[in-house]
Amino acid sequence: MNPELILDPLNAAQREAVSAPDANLLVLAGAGSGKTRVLVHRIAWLVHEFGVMPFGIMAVTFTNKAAAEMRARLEQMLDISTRGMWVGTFHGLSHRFLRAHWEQAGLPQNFQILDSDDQLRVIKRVTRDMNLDEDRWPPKQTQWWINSHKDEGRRAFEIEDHGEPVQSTLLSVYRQYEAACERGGMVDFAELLLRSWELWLKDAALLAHYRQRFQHLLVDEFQDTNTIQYKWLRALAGPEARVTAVGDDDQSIYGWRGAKIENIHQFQRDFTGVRLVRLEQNYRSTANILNAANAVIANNYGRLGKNLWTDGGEGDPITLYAAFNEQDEARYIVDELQKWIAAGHQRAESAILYRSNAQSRVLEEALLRAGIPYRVYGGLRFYERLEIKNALAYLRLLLNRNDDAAFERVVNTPPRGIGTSTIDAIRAAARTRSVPLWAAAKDIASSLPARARNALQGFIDMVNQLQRDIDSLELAEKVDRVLLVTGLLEYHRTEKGERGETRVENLEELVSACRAFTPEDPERGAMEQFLDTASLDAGDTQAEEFEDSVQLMTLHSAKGLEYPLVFLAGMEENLFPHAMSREEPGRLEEERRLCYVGITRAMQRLIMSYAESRRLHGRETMNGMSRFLREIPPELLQEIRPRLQVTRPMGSWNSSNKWGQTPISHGPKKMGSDPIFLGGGRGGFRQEESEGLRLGQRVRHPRFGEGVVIGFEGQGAHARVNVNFATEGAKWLVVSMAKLESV
DNA sequence: CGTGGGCGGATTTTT
DNA sequence: TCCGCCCACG
Repeated sequence: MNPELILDPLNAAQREAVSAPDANLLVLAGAGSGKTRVLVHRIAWLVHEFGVMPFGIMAVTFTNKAAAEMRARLEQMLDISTRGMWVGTFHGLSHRFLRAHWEQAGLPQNFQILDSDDQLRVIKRVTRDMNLDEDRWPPKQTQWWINSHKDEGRRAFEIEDHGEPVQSTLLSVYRQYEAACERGGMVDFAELLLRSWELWLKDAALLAHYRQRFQHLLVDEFQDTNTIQYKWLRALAGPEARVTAVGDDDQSIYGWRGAKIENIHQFQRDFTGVRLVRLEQNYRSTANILNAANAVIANNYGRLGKNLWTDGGEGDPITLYAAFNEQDEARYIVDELQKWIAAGHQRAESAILYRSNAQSRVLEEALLRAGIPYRVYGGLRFYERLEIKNALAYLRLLLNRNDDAAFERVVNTPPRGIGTSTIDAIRAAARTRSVPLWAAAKDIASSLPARARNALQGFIDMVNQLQRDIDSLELAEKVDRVLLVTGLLEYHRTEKGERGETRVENLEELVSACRAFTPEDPERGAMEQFLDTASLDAGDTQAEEFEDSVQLMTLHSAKGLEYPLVFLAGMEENLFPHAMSREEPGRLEEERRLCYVGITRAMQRLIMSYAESRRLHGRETMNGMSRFLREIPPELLQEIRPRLQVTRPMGSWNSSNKWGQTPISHGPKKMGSDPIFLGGGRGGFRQEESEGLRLGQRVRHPRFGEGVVIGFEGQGAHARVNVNFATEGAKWLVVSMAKLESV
C-alpha cells in the first residue's frame, strides 16, 4: 500500500499524528476531529511504514461498538489480514487472556463472567448469610463500594481495617464475596482486569511473552481509563512497547464511575518521550456551535487546552427557547421537529438530549401526540431482560453446576414448588458445608418433606437429563430445547398482557442470535462462548430499529454520536448542572464537560431550551437557566421568546423572586425586543382562553391592567396577541398563558 | 405463587 | 409525581 494513500485524506495535524515516529504518542482529539480515523490510519502506518506485524498490535477501546467499528474500518483499509491483531475492550481482551491462562490465573477452566446484575445477587446473598440488615447495608451500595476498590486495583486483604464499624463490615462482605466468587468459579467485570494484571505481575515469564508480542498498543478514549485499566496498560507496555493514547480531557464524563482524567496527564510522565499532537480542526459542526462549545469549556481549569475550529461557515445561530414549563418545552421541540421534517429532513438526523432519563417522559408524550416516531436509548438491553437472563442462567447452570447466581435465579423459575423455606434450607446447608448451592441441594433433597423433596429432585433430574439430551445438538437447537423442557417458554407465554408476548419474542430472538453466532475458539464449546458474548456484550447492536425516528437519549449516551439537528432540553440549574453535582468544583466541571459533549453533537443546528417552571418529583420548581447558558457568548444565541419581564404562575408568584432571582435579568443580551413572554395559569395552557378575542376588543390583564387588542400572530396554543395597554404600552402576550379577560 | 397497595427514593452507564 | 420494591393477602 502506498503510504501516500494513508496520509492523503488527512489534514496536517492528523498527518502528524499518523506519521509520528514509532514512539509513545498522545493524541488530544477534540470532538469531531477525526479521532477514529487517525487511530485506524495510524495502525495502517505502523504496518506499512514501520513494517509492524498485525500480530504485534493491540488496540483497546471501551465499548464493543467502538471495537467493532475499529475492526471494520481496519479491514476496509488495510490490505492485509487483521487476524492476529488484538482489537477489543479492556474487558474483552482481559477475558481472552484469562481464557488462555486460566490455570496460571487460578481459575477453573469453565469460569463464568458475572454481570452486574448477577454480582448484585451474589452480594445480596452474602449480606443475608452474614445476617446483616439489608436496610443498613444496602447491597447496591456494597456493590458500589467493592467495585470501586477493585477498580482501584485493591483486593480485600490489601485494605486496612481501621476498626471503623462501617468500613469493617463492608470489608468483610468484600471478603465473603470474593470467597463466593472463588467457590462458584465466577469472575466479575473488574475481576477480569484485576486478575490479568495480577497474573502479569506474578508471572514474569508470561508477562515477558506478551510484552514481546505486543510492541504496539493503542488506546482509544484514554480520558475514560480508570486506575486498574491504567495499571493494566502500564504493566503490559513495560519499558519497550510504543503506546498511542487517544483521548480528550474535555470529554471526560465518567469520573463518577472511576475514570481518572489525570491518567491523561500521568501518561506523559510515566511513559518516555511522549509526543503530543492536538487535533483541533472539526469536521462536524458550524462555527457558531464550536464557538459556543469552546466558550463553555473555557471555564474549566487545568485543561490540556484545545480550541476547536472549522473552515466551514458560521451556520445558523444557536436557538435558545425559554419555555414556560416542561410541557411548553416539549411542544416547542415537537414544533421545531415538524418544521425540520417538513423541510425534507430525516427524523433520524435529529436527536433530543437531556441530562437525566426522567426527562424523556414528557418529551415522549409530546412526540406521541404529534405522531412522530421516536426511539429512546438507554432502556434495558437485550441480554439484560428478565426472560433472557433466565434462559442464560439455565445455560450457565448446565455448564457449571457451581454457578450459584444461576442456580438461585432458575431453581424456581418457572415456579415449580420450590419455595423460600426449601431454598433457605439449601442455602444454610451450602453455608455450613462451604459447598455450592447445587451440591447442597443434592445433599439435602432426601431429607426434605415429600413435596419439597419431589420438587427439588425433579429440578435436579431435569437439569441433568437436559444436559444429556442436548449434548449432541447445535447451539440454537440446544437453547430451543432448554426453553421448552424447563418450561420457560410456556411460562412467559402465559404471562398476561402484551408483556408475555414480547418476552416470547425475545426468547425467539435469543434462539436466532444463537443460530447466527459463530464461535471463534475451536477448543471451547459454542455455548460457553455464546455466554461470554452475552455477558461482555450488551447485545444492542442487534435489533436496531428500522423506522426513521427521532433519537432520544441522555447526554452521556450521546457521546461519540452526531446529528444535524440537536436539542438540548432542560438547560436549568439543578437539572443541568445536576443538583447532586453542583457543590463540588470537580463534579461541576464534569457537568460542564458533559455540556461540551452535548453541544458538540450538533452538526448544523442546535436548539437549547429550559423551562421557567418544571414539575419535578411532584413539585413545581423554578430553577432558572443553567449557568452553562450564561457561559455562551450572547451573540451566538438567538432567543426565541426573549422576555423583558417574567411573571410567575399566580399560585407561586411572590415579589421576592420577581426581579433579583429572575434568570433573565442576568441573562444574555436579548436579540430584538418585541414580544413579551408571560407566564400565567398553573401547569399548562388554557386553550379556551384563546378564544373570543378580536381586534379592537378591550381586555384586562392581571398585571398590566386594561388594554385593546391590536394584533394577532400564530394559532392554537401558540397564538399570541398584541395588546396596547393604557399604562404599559403595546405588548405581545401568549394568549394561552396570559390571563386575559374581556372587558 | 402472584398481585396489589403502601412506602421511599428519585443523576449519569459500560463492561 | 411516579416508579420500583417489599410485604401481606388471597
